[in-house]
Formats: sequence, structure tokens, C-alpha cells
Amino acid sequence: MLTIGQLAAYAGVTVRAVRHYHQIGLLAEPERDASGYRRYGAPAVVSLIRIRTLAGAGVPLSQLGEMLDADTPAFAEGVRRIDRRLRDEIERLEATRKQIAQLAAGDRLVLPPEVISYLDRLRALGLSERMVQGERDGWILVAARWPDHLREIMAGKHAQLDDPQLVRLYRLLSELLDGGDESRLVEAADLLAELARQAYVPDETGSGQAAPDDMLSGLLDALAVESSPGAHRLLELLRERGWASWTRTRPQRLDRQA
Amino acid sequence: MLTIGQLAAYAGVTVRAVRHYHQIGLLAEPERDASGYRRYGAPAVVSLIRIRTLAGAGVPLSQLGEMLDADTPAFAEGVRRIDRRLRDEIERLEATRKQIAQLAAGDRLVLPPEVISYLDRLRALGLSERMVQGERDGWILVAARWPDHLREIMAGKHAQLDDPQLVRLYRLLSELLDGGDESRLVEAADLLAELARQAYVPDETGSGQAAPDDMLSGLLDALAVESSPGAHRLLELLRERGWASWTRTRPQRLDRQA
DNA sequence: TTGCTCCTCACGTCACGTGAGGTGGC
DNA sequence: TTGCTCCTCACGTCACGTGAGGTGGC
Repeated sequence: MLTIGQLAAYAGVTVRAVRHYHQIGLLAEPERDASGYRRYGAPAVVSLIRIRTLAGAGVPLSQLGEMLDADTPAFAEGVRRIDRRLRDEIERLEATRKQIAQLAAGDRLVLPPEVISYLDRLRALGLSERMVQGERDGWILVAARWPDHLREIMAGKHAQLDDPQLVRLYRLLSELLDGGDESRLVEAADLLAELARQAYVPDETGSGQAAPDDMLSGLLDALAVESSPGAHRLLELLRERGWASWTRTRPQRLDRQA
Repeated sequence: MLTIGQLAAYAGVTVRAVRHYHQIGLLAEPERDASGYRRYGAPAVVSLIRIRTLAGAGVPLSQLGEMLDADTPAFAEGVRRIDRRLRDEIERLEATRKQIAQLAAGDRLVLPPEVISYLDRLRALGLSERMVQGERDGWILVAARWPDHLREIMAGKHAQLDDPQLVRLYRLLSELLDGGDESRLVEAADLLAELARQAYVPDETGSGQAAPDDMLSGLLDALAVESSPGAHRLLELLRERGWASWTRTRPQRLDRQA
């Protein structure tokens, strides 16, 4: 017969863990010897190993009792569910490995060269430093969240700068950020509405569905609205022109005014 | 600027988690707006994503602060350590998947056929039912702990039954379990010592180093000593014949008397 | 006799979850 | 006005860890 220490060592757990399983009723309390010590037989070892195997697979102890009591088909179904979760968890850890590697390779989140050159191009177009910093913040967020998609998204962004209408819009937004007057606001709103009307947007990122645009654009919009004084007014003007909500219909456009 | 809810949603965490990171000083408290609401900028998003990436890799929050503050080489070293742990964890989960599959495939720990046939052979040799049940318990333990090695170990065990000396030993131990007299004990001890002297043991399992023999034999010894009245006496007799400790020197032998 | 194992409370820990009770924004 | 978000305590949870104080086995 085994003491609790021998049992625990054999199953690779602590003595405290075994006592815990007794406490919550997962493992049956064995007989005691003359000194009040618990004495275990072979079946206890088997039970404990089954408990550890399932718990090691991530099954909560509270659900584990049911599984052990389940009949064969129910048990098999439980095993399938556990196996799916294990596969998901392994996938998650593989993805985490890549992310961690990116953290190290990216020299602690300095932006990749394609973003740097993009920002340089914006500067060369005469946009204000404030506008460029807003852009920079946005791209840091994208790089942190979707490092794998950054390259293709940037390719689209670079191509976009070849469109004179968009360049004009950027310049307007930049001036507005620096406190441009009402006439600029109206011009920007007209341009925005026109671009929206042309359905210019779908190809704008050059990446189609690559990035989860909704959340990102919502985020950047939120950052933009609070940081620029004219943003609320611009939104109003846009509404007058028939675009109830910029974020929902054309999320990529107003990101640019951060 | 972002509210705590937007920040949390973007990083894929709960609002409570963000507050928790503030509480323990992992994430800097941002400015508050007129209503006392926390307002976050882009850098907070980046910090939060880094925290989540590392925490998702299993780094304890208490160590995470150091990592974020570390300089580049120290950070790189930390990343390597994390990556090793991630690989280990993935390996562990893969192994767990196999174990779980065994649990289901083994129809809830019914013994595999090669063990059943082995036990049948023991019965055919005239061993008592008590002896066979002891063997059964032992093999259940082996099957639960080293399912992958069971097949090769059993092959060795089957071969072993072709040795008349070992069969003789088994019969003696079986009789002793059922209350055999002193003369049987002496005979068994002589036979054990002789088998040990012949260095018969190293090939006994037929599997070399396949199973972690020490722990298993220690366990089975413990189960055996308590369950059979003659075990202590047999150990004494064995000591008289120059075998100070059966478990240490020839662990495979006395397993058989369970 | 010393050191190790065992026993039972019972509080601590880690990373949040979950109301409790109240205020602010659309 | 209603519903949703935000705020601060503060207790709860999960799976044990960790002494506290005492007894038993070699």
C-alpha cells in the first residue's frame, strides 16, 4: 500500500494537489492506517493519473468529475471536445511564438522601413508634422496588431499617393489639423463626398479584406475626432452630403486626418 | 482619444484586465477627461498589445514589467527563454493529445490484449488468482503511466515465461501469497539470489531502458510488501544471501510477488 | 534523538470575474 | 428618459502554495 507521498510522486503531482482532489471530491478518500495516514492501492494511482491527464489538457476540475463518471459515448464526445481545444491552444501558442519573434526582430517596435518611407513621402508632399505624427501613431497600431499584413497594406498606401485627389485631400486635412478655416472644411467635405461617390474606396488599401478594417478604422477615428478641433464639424458637413456615418460606409478615408 | 472600453476591445482583453494592469503598475495610468474617464492615446494601445502578447506566452505579470523595461540584449535573451518555454508547452500539449486519445481508444482503461493474454498464461501456469490480480494491478499502472512502452515491455515478459527458473519462482511466490510455509520462503529466497547472481536480470524486461524502472518497481514493491504477509521475511532472507536491497540492485525481480 | 513524512486548519496567491452602488454620455 | 459606458471599492474564484502547530515512522 502507498502513502500519499508515494502516490503523488508516481503521478508527478504534489501531495497538496492530491489532498485538494480529495477535498473537492474528485478522488475518493482511501482507508487510513493505524496512525491516521492515508493508504492507497493501485486503483487510486490509475484514478489520479486520469485526473492529471485530463487536467493537464485544460479541463477544469469542476467539469472533470462529470467526465470520469460519463458512459463510453459521452466520454468519447468529451474527448473529442478536449482534443479540439488542445489543437486550438497549440495553434494559439504557435502564433504567439511568431508574435514574440516579431517583438524581438522589430527591435522593440520601431516601424519597418516601408512605413518610414511612406511617412517621408507624406512630409515631402508638404503635410504638417502634426499630421505625419498622427499617421505614425496609426501605423504603429497596425504594426502592433497585424504585423503580418503590414507589408501588403503599405504597398496599397504607397500606390494611393499617386492619386492627385487623395493627395489634395491629405493636404486639406493637414491644414485643418493646424487650424485651417471654414472654407477648407467645406472643400475637404466636398472632396470626401466625391471620393465616396466614386466608390473609390474598395481598392484604396490595395489589400481587400486583409485587415479587420472596422475595428481599426473605428479606433483611429476615435483618436482623430478627439485630437482635431475640426473633426466634428467635418462629420456634420459630410452628413449634409448624404454620408450618415463615415466609419461604417467608408472606414479608410477619415483615418487620414489623425 | 480612446475610452478604456475601446482600448480593451482593440487589444482583445476585458476592461477589468486593463484596470488590473493599471493597479499593479504594468500599464501607466493615462490622463482623465472632465468626467474622470481614462483617455488613451496610441502608445497605450501598443503597450497593452505588448503586455498581452507576453502574457499570452505564459510570462507571469510580475516578471513582465522587467521585460518591458529591459534593454535590447536583455530583452532578446528574455524572448529566447520564452520561446523555449513555448516550445516545451506545445510539446507537452501534443503529448497530452496522444494520452487523451489513449484514454478514449483504451475503452476507459481496460487492459490491452497482450496483457490479458499474459495474465491468462500466468493462470495456465497454475498461479493463484490473488497473484494474478496483483499482476493485473501492476500492469494497469504501467499501462496508465507508459502506454507507449507497454507493447515492448509485454514482449519481454512473454519471453520470460519460457524460462523454467522464473516460472518456478512465480509458482513459489504465488503459494507464499496464499499462505505457504517457511520452507517455501527459503526456497524462493535461494532462487531469487541465484537468479540475481546469474545476472539474469538486465535482459528480463526485454526492453532495456524503456521504462523508468526505479519509480515503478519502488511503487510495486511498496504495494507488495504491505499486501503479502511473507514479504518482509523474504526480504530478510534475501539480505542474508547478500542482497542488501532488492529494489536498488535488481528492481524487476520482486515486482512479481504483488 | 534527528530528520523526514504525515495530519488538519487556514490564510495567501495569481489574474482577473463579478456584483454593489453611483455618475456621465447619446 | 432609457440604455450603455464609465468610476471605485471589495469580495469571489480557481487550483493549489505555504506556513502553523502537532504527531508518527526509521
